[in-house]
Amino acid sequence: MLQVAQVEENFDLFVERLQKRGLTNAAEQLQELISLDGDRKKTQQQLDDIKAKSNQLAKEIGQLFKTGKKDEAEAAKAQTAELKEQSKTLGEALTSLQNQLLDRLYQIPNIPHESVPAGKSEDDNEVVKTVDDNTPKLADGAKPHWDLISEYDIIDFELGNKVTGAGFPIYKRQGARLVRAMINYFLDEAQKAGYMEVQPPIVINEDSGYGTGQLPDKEGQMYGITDSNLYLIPTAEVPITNIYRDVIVKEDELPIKNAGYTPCFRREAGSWGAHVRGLNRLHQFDKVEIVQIVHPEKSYDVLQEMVAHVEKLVKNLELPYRILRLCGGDLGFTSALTFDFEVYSAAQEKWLEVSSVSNFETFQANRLKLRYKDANNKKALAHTLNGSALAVPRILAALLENNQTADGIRVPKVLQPYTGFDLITRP
RNA sequence: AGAGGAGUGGCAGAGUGGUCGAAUGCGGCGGUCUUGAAAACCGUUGUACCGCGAGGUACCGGGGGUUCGAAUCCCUCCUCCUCUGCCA
Repeated sequence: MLQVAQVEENFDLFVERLQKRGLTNAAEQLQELISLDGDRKKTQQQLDDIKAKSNQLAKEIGQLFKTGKKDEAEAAKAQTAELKEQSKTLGEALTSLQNQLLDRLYQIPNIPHESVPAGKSEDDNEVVKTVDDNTPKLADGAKPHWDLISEYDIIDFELGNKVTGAGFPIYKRQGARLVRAMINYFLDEAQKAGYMEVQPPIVINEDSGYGTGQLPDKEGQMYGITDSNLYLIPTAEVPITNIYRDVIVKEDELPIKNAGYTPCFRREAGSWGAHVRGLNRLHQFDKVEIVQIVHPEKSYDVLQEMVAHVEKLVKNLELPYRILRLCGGDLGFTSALTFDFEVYSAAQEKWLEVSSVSNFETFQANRLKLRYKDANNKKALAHTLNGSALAVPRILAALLENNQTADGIRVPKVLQPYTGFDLITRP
């Protein structure tokens, strides 16, 4: 959520940056914010004055009663009625203005970083780096992962359909082992990189949804538990970052680095066709997430550090990959700068997004009221960042396709200590 | 899940309708004393919003209500503790 004071101070810059997202009416939207906030201040001032008068009067009445001047007290009481009426009216006006302001703020996305290219869709993302020396030359008759999955009997989509529904596969045999291996490998790497492992709830309340920005904008993306006002998490970012909601940390406690594994649940409403085939898009999937809370001056260095961490993972998995700088149109609502990682899935000849690493600057921290206190006890909003490290199913898809051989599917070296086998074999 | 109890400043803990943003203790910060430290003593020590400032307003788990006036009374929700039940 933007800070109105910042908007006023950097009006032209913010407008220009928001236009990179394709927000053509950015100027009007920001102007509206400022004028609403102006009204809010004015109304609050008036209300405060009325309340000051009421408080004063109430004190006097108390004194009069104490000293036995009943008649005077009753007379003074009569004066309060009008003040009360005004206070009620102004109070309602203020609440309404505050709500309008919040509504607006909730609807305006984060200001893109200066390096974000303008653009409408994923086609306009900037390819920062492509490392494709691991791209395999597949033999004729190489199969897409969904065919390999049935051939090797490692995931059962039909069973998942039966037990839950489409998009909830059941991993089994070496498939289940491989998923568990990846999770452990990713967590171990995160720990080596200095992240503290946490295992958060996978169900969150409304406040948490607002804190990281899933609510109100993306309500349709989450599964709701409507009888208790809770949601299944779409990513571990939500519970892990919300640990620090309403928290003031000491400056020397930064950076805070947490990592956690959770299943993630996404409704993916309206998804259909080839890109939901097999493991390409699921309603439930496993992911290890890394989260950092840092000093504002350090956040872009940390973003690079996190990108490097993810890059190491895909490299170690021996997958061809590329790194994209997301354009304004593809940038997430809450993010200022995002790098996506895609791995090449050689049989379906597609790049699959497996990680998204973002700097949210103060956008989340402002909603979360997540601040740090410096040596002089000055408080300021911290910066938050997170990244997938990594999402499992698409990595699995690429591994299956790229590593298929006549004898079976080769398991990358780094995972072998975790799987206990180096080849996925037919049943 | 049922019955009972409780939620107050960083922590502990008073306050049951009127100068209460809130006693007191601990902790923190500054100072005196000391070669240094401890002890002792003195002072200071919540957050947010509005205002150039003086200052004002709000906050005693959250929300709503009664009242001229609410930490204090009422309703509701949440959380914690104890007992009973259930369960991995």
